[in-house]
Amino acid sequence: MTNAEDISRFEQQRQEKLERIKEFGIDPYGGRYEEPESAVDVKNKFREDDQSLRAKSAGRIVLLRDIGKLIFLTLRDRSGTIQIGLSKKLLAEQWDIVKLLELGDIIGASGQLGKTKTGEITIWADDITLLSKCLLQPPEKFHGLADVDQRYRQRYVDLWANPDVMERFKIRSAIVTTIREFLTSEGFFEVETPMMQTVAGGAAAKPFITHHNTLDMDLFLRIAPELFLKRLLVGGMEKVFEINRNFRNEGLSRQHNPEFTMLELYQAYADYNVMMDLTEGLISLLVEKFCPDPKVQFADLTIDLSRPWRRASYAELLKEFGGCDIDDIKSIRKKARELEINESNMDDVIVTGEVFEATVEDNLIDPTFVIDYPAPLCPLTKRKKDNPRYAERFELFIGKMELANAYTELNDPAVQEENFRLQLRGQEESMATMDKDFITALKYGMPSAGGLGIGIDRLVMVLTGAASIRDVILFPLLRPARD
RNA sequence: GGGAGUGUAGCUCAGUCGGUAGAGCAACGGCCUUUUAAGCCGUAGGUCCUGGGUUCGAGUCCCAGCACUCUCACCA
Repeated sequence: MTNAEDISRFEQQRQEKLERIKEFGIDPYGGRYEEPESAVDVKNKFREDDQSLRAKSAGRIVLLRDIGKLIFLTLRDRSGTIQIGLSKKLLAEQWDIVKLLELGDIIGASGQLGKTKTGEITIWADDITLLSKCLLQPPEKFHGLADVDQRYRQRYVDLWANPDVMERFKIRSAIVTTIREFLTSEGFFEVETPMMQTVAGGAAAKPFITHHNTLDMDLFLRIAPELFLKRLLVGGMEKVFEINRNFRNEGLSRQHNPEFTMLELYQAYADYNVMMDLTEGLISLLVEKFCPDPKVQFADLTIDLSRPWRRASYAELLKEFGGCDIDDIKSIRKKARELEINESNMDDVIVTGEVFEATVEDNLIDPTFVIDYPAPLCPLTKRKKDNPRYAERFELFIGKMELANAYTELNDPAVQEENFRLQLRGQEESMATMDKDFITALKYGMPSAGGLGIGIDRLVMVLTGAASIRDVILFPLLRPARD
């Protein structure tokens, strides 16, 4: 790019136009342009009975129709598009410069607001300001940018070449804002906890490792904020939440990006039933606000997000879709062999988990709370009082994806320490270590609490019908492009 | 990491049986004061992802590599 030989013919042509613009004494990169109105506002203020109104817009030229002494531009800004009419009569003095405008340039235009013969609201410009010259050829106007790779690598082009992409990220932003407003109005307190941790806890996942030079120590990018947020429960923050990134050093897929955004919240004196109501209420609020129809299209699925959502126990679903009784380990192992799961070296509870994943999860299309997981799968969860083999935990599935995970938080330091020990057994080769300070915190006394985690990216996928997590993350991780 | 697919002009895509590379849009030149993916006439534009191989001859067939997509594995 920096090499003269590498500059394309198109870029050279545009560069030459830029030089000609400079010769007219015009700064091709503009500066402050005062108070442009949004395209939508301009269209809204148009009145058939008042042709004297003026309007002022700024944006990128996405379409250009040159009729000779008359040019129509379609300008795109944050709100939409507005047509600008440029006539030689009105712009006689600027006409040489007007003729140099091309697709992709960012301009400001002001003039009288009117309508064309065909009824398009148009700013008939009597003044044009070049605000930024576009030196590279924009994508094709009709099909937009379609190459998936390039769309992710050059999101800055994708966003204005494909309006539905912009729209999706606007909705994502509005979803996050709504979640914040909802939680804040419910009395939750927003915090930020460490992204760089000396012990990567709160989940079972491979962490990324980084290094602090001055302290000469390795640090982990967090895999979950859980253990820090619970420390805040100990500190007396009774309703607390964080919306932030987690990092997991694992494979990529349509549902997995190495960094992803998680909402985690904790509420003292609550339990997982309270979390279930909160989850259903919060997501339903978002559905109401952002989905025109509670029946949404997601990939090849139609999902009905209407309430109430099904609540079914782990054992019940295993029976329904796997055909196995959770207490009949022989039949579960038989089923595992049918599913070609190599069960011989697995613990009972692991085999059960595998069979559950293989038989149940693909059937969980409409929102389903899977409740009461086998306790050994839940080291941070309080067990059920009436049946300690199970833990007070649920996962919410929508569209075959795990969207949320919640439980009644374990607050007994002795049980927690024992669970950590069991979890670490046989994982000596992994990075996992005991978070002793967390045990210390629990010893000071943590109120019993409900805790909830919601994967924001996946939630946005469902609410906006995006089949891939890469479509809801502005800059998903890719290998670097070759030169 | 395994399997399948894709990679051709700036962009979106064709390219038959192996025989000198095609279209639309964009660009460049010309005409045009009410267009809507404006229109009409003309011009130019190619490392067919990269490197090998087979062949008289490869965009096309074979091998290897790279990137992306899907899928499986991994994944509380």
